Amino acid sequence: MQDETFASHIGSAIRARRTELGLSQERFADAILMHRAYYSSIERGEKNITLATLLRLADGLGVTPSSLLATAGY
Amino acid sequence: MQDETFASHIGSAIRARRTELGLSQERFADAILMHRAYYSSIERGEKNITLATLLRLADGLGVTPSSLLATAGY
DNA sequence: GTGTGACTAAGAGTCCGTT
DNA sequence: AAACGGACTCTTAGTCACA
Repeated sequence: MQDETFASHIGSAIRARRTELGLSQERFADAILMHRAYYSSIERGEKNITLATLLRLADGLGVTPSSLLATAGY
Repeated sequence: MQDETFASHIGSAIRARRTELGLSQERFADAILMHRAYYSSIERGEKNITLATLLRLADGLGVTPSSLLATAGY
């Protein structure tokens, strides 16, 4: 994607929250019915995810999409 | 997209902010280098936009992506 | 437990025009 | 000024095998 830092920051915020919950990528990905490899690429900031995907991730992490963006600095 | 209400709510929040700025769809779309037809579909909640696009829209509207989501109820 | 490359289907995003 | 259509290109969403 064009704005790589943006996706990276979001990915880092997601990863921070997941580890805070004490979950592995695999277990969390399973919980939100997402494939582990795809989820991994999101945390690494390789994907410019859609709002629907952001909502899914935020739900699984137990936070609102807006707070997730806010903690990432946006 | 699958979660139509989500996109609709975001679209409404974007439209509210644009009209608040007194801009037409065309003028605003031009300002952020986006095609008016596509921008129109976003306001109507027909598109599941990516985070990069959300950032672009928020920048043009002079608000943060997180506050845009928050005003939409997410 | 995680990262990566390769792959396909679906949808994001662009561009033209018409109502 | 805004909605809508078709045709098009590029990327996301999703899966798999392997490191």
